[in-house]
Amino acid sequence: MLNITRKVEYALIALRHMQSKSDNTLTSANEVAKQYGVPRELLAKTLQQMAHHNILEAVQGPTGGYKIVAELDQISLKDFFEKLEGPLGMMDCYFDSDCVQIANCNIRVPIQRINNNMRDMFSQMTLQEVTQ
Amino acid sequence: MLNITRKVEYALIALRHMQSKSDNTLTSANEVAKQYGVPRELLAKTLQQMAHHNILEAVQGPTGGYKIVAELDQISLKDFFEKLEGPLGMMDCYFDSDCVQIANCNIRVPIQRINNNMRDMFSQMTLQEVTQ
DNA sequence: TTATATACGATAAAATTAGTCCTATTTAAT
DNA sequence: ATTAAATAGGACTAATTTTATCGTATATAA
Ligand code: FES
Ligand code: FES
Repeated sequence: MLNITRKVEYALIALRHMQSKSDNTLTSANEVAKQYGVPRELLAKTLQQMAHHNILEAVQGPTGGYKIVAELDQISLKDFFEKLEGPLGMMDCYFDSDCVQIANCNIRVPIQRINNNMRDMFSQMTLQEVTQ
Repeated sequence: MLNITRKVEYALIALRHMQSKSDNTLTSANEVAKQYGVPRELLAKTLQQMAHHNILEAVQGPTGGYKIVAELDQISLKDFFEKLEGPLGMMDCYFDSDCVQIANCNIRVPIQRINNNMRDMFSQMTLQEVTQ
């Protein structure tokens, strides 16, 4: 319960790996996949997603790869999670709200309270703290 | 991401419902299932589980049901979640530790840090705060 | 021209979660 | 005694979500 997804896990592995290298060197999906025993395709998609969100920059062609371009201490863990996995919450009733139970539901407000606590917590942690 | 399970959701609905009633009245699974449009069987199992953990007391036979016997302000949300769903963590590597990647994994420590923050947060919230 | 990389949509497989079914037992009410 | 309504709990099925793979296109260095 309350697990992070593989996608986030692979993203963190890759970021951490990149941070341990010099700033201008590129890291390919292959390199990370091989070194950490992670599925290449899925990792690649995740890297692409991070590039799309301007956390990484992608360079195509052979000798290509990715490098970190964002200031990781400016990105909250909450934002990071949401970039990769969408809205962060313990229940979905508050985002799409097509929940049919919403009329006679007695826990919407209390759960929202937990939610806010959790979002606050992840808002206060930065990506840098995790990958450094 | 980081969603709670239906089981926990149903448990909270039931607890909240019970708290709105006088202390000695019993609440049956049927009553809650009907009122909140929740699957009876699954709810029943959840109530049984809470009874097993001495949060509720069960009374058998017709006119039977459940009532709250624990001090809800003495039960942390962390304990509650773990009673219902088992160990609370963003990755399982830290509990069973049969993870084959553990040798060349570069995010075990950082994730554990996030984990601790999350566990701390849920340790500080009580069930009472949520169901009151 | 070739090889190796990113890009990305589509699909398949696996795992988890959610829900149902069935039978047994308890016990109040008739 | 019998019935009906409740808990108890194992086994199973269905649904959903997550995870992984496949296939094809494009970019580009060698
Ligand atoms: S279950 Fe959707 S609002 Fe409570
Ligand atoms: S993936 Fe299991 S220890 Fe990192």
